[in-house]
Amino acid sequence: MSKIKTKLKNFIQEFVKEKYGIDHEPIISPARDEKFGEYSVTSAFSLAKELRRNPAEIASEIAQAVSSKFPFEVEKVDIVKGFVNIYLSKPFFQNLVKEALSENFGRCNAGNGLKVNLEFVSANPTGPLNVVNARAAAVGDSLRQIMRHCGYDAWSEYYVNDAGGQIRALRESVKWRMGLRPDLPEDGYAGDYLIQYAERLRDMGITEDHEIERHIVDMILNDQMKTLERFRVKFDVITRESFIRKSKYPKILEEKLKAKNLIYERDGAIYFRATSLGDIDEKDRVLVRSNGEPTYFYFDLAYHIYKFDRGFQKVVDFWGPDHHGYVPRMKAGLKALDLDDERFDVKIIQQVNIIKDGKRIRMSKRRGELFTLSELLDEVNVDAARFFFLLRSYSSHLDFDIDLAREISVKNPVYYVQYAHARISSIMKKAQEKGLTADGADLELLVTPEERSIMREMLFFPDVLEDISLKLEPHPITYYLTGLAEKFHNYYQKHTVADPSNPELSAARLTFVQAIANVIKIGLGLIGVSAPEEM
RNA sequence: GUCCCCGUAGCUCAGCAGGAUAGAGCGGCGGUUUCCUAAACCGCAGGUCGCAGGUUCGAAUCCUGCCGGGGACGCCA
Repeated sequence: MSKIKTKLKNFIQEFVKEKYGIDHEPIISPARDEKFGEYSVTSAFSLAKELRRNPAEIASEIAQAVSSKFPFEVEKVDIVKGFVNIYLSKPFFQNLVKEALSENFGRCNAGNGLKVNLEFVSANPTGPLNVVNARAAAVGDSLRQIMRHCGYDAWSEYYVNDAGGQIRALRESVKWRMGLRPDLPEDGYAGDYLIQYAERLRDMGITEDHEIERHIVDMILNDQMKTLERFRVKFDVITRESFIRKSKYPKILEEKLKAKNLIYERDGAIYFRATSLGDIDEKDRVLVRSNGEPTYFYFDLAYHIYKFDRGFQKVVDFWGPDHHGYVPRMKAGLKALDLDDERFDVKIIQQVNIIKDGKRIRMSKRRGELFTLSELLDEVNVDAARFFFLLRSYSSHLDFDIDLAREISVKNPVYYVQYAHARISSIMKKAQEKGLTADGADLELLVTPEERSIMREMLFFPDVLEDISLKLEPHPITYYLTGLAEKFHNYYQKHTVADPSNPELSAARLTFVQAIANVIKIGLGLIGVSAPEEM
């Protein structure tokens, strides 16, 4: 949150407490229109009810208090129909432009160092990454960076399910591709991608089951990581299920559940008594099958104990749409371990439909029908793909039209934003050629409505980032950047920045556009998109 | 049957921690360049926010029901 917004909020809260004796959380939002100033406060409405007084009177009292408290920052405070509208001052904005020149612009301590674990992608090591994985990667990685910018200690984590039935199925499938068995097993993976791995395994002379398993998983995981790197996504931590299985955590889990009387045996299997938790709509789930083999759920719970054991105060999992039915189970399990919603959260990344040649492709790894992340990156550049995935909320289904993506080069709004940055770089270069410099700029010369409007937009940058961290939804940043770029393009059209006949004004404007470029660069950087000097 | 997501402009979607006149991109129509990048800018047209109730000073936003579309519901992972 911007410093001024924090100050305003804290002050109003204290003021209300002192004056009216009411605990009240003020809602301070960007004014919907420039003519209403920068920030609007709606406190008068809610207080009017409690105090049984006219909202206009209360608004006026708040307004007066605010304007006398912040003589430097606040130019005036207006009251319109009960809204308290705060207009910030010129000196304040001049100061803001200076701050916006720093690479730390937008940083704040909203997260207060909270240690957060973000687990995303976590694709099974049974094949290449698909487009939902790509979406999750774009979302998770951007969140990690934005949250760090907002003072969270955010870590990204990738979980590798390198054990269990699916790995057996993978091994048997690759053996079929190696010619070591006559047919593809029923639950096998039919995708062509296994052919190249089979060849490599054959060349390595590997035939033993255990060795095949180990190598195929490593090869696929390695390729996944390479693709993710190409997508500019790196993980802080990679955890393997096989590690969890061998660790102390399954035992710890068992003991904890036993101590709470939350497990029982039926038909030779061991169940988790989810129904006893009451408020979660969930049935009892198997932890250990009657054949003695623990379920995925069992190790997943153990894995989450491990996460919290590493000191994370909040753990967020981003899962694909096929896992949504699994959410209540995990929530119930973690609640049983006293880890409720405040500390453990699951977000579902909704499906991505690939449209190719005008029709939808149904994707199934097992059937071998895929559209992979690396194929996507062969067709669309990384900047465009990263930006594209953040153009809409991940909670909504996304139609990704490959044919459109191919020709998206000019239409994709990412270029619109990048172009603003490139244009500014060009201005700076040209200015230098003309002997103009930003040195010793007098920012008081920035008086046009367009300049004011852009400064106002800069003001909201930290607010947008904080909101993203809070809601764990990164897509508003693309809308923010597009809006800022739009305002710049408009400004560019109307006003000359580098004008040799007016070096003083040019210095001020050069400083100003540099600040704009910097905000764009920071914003794009946070979502893994480059800010080119030229286009 | 139970659960999840979606329904806002011709199309794809923002907005949904309730606030003031509902926005963007694309598409359509019409303009702008001897001038710092036209990958740009400006203007116009286009909406009963799926429907019906409810809560509220105030509802696209919250609640209930219904309709329509997509998806998930294993001793798979």
